[in-house]
Amino acid sequence: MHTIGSVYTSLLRHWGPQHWWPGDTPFEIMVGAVLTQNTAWTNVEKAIANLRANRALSARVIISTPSRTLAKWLRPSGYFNIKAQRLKAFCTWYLDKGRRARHMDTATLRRELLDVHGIGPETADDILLYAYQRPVFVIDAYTRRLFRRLGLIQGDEGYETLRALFETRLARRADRIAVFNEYHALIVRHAKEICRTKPRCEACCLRRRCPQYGG
DNA sequence: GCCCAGGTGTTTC
DNA sequence: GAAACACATGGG
Repeated sequence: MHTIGSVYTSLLRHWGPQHWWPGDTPFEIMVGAVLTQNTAWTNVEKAIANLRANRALSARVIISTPSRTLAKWLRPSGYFNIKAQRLKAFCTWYLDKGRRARHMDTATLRRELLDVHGIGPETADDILLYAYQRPVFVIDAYTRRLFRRLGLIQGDEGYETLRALFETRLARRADRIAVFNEYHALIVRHAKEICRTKPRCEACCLRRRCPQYGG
């Protein structure tokens, strides 16, 4: 019988610590969180490399760069026009409030992030957990599919419902920030690798459209 | 060519 | 409200 706690133990034993998020600085992690929306990470890496090559891994530079130019750099990450806007909106908030958010309580900081146009619950929680080291559990499409296939959730619950569920189940861990951090990273690692196996295993398949499990 | 990817905002019933 | 749609590149 699986539980949210036992699945974590299994994933950790199988894949080992992931030491997320890929990125050198908190700001780079935040940029990656916006760019990876519904996009393969390999494409995000190319876009971040473009920003770095143009010395644009900075909120000030991003804001002052013409949208056309910024979109050109973001091109490999897809949705480049939209993401150029979203990145600028985020950077405006970051310069205004994000740099001195250390003293802000997590609930307030989360609301602030959600008020930024283009930052939804998952992106906000990526930023909170991986850049600000706050104890929030990130729910993504992989999490829904994995735990639906394991029979632990329905899969169509609202974002906040699932976040509360995972946070409650893991609340008694000694260092829950570290656990939340590793757990989400392990889910992504598992999802990425398990579906690459050939022939594809229907029982553990985490594709969007699985013949056995559906969405 | 088809499917998929670490979502979000807008439009439409 | 929820369902459908737009946004877009690159890899398998």
